[in-house]
Amino acid sequence: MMRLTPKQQQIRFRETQILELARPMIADGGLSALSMDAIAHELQTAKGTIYNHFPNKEEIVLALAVQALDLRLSLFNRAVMIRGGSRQRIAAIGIACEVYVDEYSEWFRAEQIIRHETVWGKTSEKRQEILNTCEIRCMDTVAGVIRDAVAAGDLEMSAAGAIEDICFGLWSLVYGGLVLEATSPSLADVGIGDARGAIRRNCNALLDGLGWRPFYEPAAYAAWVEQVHECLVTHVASSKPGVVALPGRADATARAEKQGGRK
Amino acid sequence: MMRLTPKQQQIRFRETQILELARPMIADGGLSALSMDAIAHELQTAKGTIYNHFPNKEEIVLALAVQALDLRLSLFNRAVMIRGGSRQRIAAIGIACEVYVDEYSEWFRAEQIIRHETVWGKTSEKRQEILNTCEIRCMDTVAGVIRDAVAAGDLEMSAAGAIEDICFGLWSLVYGGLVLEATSPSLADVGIGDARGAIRRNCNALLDGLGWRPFYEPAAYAAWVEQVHECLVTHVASSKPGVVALPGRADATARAEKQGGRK
DNA sequence: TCGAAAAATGACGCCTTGTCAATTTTTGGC
DNA sequence: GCCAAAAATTGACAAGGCGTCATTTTTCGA
Repeated sequence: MMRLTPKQQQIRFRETQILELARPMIADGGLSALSMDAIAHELQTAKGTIYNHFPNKEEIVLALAVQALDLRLSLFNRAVMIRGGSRQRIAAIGIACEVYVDEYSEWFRAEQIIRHETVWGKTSEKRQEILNTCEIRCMDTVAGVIRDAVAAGDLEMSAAGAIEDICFGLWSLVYGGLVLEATSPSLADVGIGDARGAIRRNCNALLDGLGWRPFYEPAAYAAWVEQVHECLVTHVASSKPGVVALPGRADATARAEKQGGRK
Repeated sequence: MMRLTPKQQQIRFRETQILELARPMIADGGLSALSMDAIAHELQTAKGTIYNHFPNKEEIVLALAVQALDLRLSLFNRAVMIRGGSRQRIAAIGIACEVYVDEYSEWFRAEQIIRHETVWGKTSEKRQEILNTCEIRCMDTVAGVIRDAVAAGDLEMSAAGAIEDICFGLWSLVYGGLVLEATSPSLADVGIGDARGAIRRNCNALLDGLGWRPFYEPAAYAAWVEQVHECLVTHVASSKPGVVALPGRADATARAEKQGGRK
């Protein structure tokens, strides 16, 4: 493998900087709050340079969404590694979703925004496929737990529907619940005080309804949530995403030089 | 109530025209595709006149979202009026959601878009409250069916959680599923061919898991879907929303029927 | 060291939204 | 029917954003 020249390192580093600057903009203002001019200004570079990295704003959102799915997948994989029965392992994935939304809320926003024909349609197929691959891998992780449950005899697949059906159901319930929690103007007004608790209880009811044993037991479940939550939050703290190491001091000098050399 | 002068009628009519023009724009391009200039041009008026009706683009989306919830509520109310057991009636609401998304997809988009802090934050409190009221009424319709089920002995409320919990669970599952169906780049790639069917099966599993009797029976359920679907589609065809008659007198009856509480 | 290739630049064209002073239309009292 | 006040309309304008591209600067391999 080729070593990176200083220039290439600089370019790579700038790419992470662009994404880091764009992330909060998108998170609290949507696509329209992502200003290419602002990023260029912040990075003390010309706008054209930013367009050298990403052909348009949408592509930046997609790049962030790919990061998002990577982070989620990492949490999923960690969650299913925790020792426990099949029912506990599927619950762990649900908890991973919660941790994901809480700890990586800015990435979650990017993931939501990329889900729009308008945005999606302006992005490159190349990166689209990367995202799809990530999504499939997330699904596969969930599907693996379901298959294990069937193999262990905790779940029968007769009338319940295909494995993908169950994945989709859990996905819908959790995703829908979290989106509603995050975006519904007045959940409290309609009587939902504890959205997270409601999502968890409903997930368990769904699993019960599918005949996934052992059935829901609040006390044992609460203890498991506690345990998994702690484990995952620790995992998050240790992985520190987005903070990419500086490419060494070469960058500082280059920057200082550039300051003087501007027209 | 005061009679409207011709001028006032003209203004009111223009308001419906603005919304009708805005609806498809928003539906297939999001907020950024809603062009005030285009609307003004299409209506052959000056842009300032449009701003006389709505202080900004976001307010137009909110107005459409209010229409959306009105339409949904109308479908919900129709659905629960169909004679049947509690389990059938709750299923009817689910079917109403499907019909809503299919028949009023443009409104559904507006409803999704208003769910963003950026958009919501720029709208007037007055209209926000109207929307909240509509949302609460929708929830109340669902909650009513649940209460009926408890009263009829089809459902026990012990460990299952509060009525609002169940509402929220169904809402999340259906909303999440429909949003994923509408916006997930490649559901087929992850193995979900029939999203609608998956949503239905999962809803039934959830209800089973809550202990809501009688339990899921595919054949009987399929027949019920057929029946309710037909009834609701007929209802949609007869109510012809969005096509507001010219401010003549013919409109009065339709409007009186549909308007529960505007102003 | 040199010349070709890669990267950076920033002014430019074209688009948007929302404002506001000036103008036209409507209304209501007589 | 008439007129003044109020309401509605108008469209030029300011502010700002995206994406382009001809030109300039930098990098890199031979």
